[in-house]
Amino acid sequence: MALMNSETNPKRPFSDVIERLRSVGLRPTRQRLALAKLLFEGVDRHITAEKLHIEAQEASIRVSLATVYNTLHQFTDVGLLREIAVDSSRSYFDTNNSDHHHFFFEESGDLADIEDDQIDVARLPEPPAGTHIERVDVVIRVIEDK
Amino acid sequence: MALMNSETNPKRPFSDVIERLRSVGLRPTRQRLALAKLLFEGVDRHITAEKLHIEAQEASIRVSLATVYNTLHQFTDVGLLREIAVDSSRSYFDTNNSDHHHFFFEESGDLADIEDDQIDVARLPEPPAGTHIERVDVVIRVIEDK
DNA sequence: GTGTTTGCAAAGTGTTTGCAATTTA
DNA sequence: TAAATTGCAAACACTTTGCAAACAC
Repeated sequence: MALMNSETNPKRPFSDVIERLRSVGLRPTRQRLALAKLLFEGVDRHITAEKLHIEAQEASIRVSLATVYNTLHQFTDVGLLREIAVDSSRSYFDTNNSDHHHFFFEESGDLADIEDDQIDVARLPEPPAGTHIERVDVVIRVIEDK
Repeated sequence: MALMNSETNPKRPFSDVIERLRSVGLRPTRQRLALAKLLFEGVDRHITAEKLHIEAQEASIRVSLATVYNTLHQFTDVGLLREIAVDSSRSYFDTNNSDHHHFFFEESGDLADIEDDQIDVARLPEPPAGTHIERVDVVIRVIEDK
């Protein structure tokens, strides 16, 4: 069965995903394992709950949309994912949680990473009294040439 | 009547608001005038449709929520407002459409301006082929010290 | 066995839309 | 009076929730 094939990506065998979930205090259930495999195997990605749900169904993984939402939030809470705000109508989740920024394609709604060393954000202002900086997000909004 | 008092802010008398709307091709209706006054008189602000609707009601301005949404989008289309994406569950509109960035207070959902000269965003990466940069948004997310 | 997780359907929230009535030019 | 605008209620898209059944340890 597809679910038991842990050798697709030799860098992250099945047992690693189990360990990864365990280490953040999440039980490695069938649904969480399958979603983690979709999310973390292969290249970094930017995805919405709806899209991940469709991908799961295409991969014959039975999981409800509610569980996809719950799982995305749980993964975000424990730092496996990062939520990105670019579009007020949808939540995007990013499997790359290193320091980086984004191109946002207004027309398609797609995102692309900008590695941290490709941009300089310098001379940050002091955060308002009583607060501290949690994160700095740079979004470069691009549109297609006409 | 409150609506006819154009002298609250001497810098933008009533007739200016009318002209401002006309010049962007929007008929100066009662609703648009009243919302424009709430939005553009006084200091720059960051507001959601829901909040503006409540403000309007508090000011005894009869306007439906649908019209508030329509008006905010029309004002955005003609460049009187800018939409800011910081929270995937709500749309924020900014009456300051000069070049600037934002602090976002995660807990309260409030926004504060960061003037353009208070931050350096340098060495922007090339936009992907076939696209051009429409805007660069920097959001500094802050949380309260514990 | 005990506590956790899941799926479902229902409810919730923010937003948009269709259309008749009203207003503007 | 012709065209634009409004308000209402219904529809919508996305997301969360309550709770019984299924599962993990």
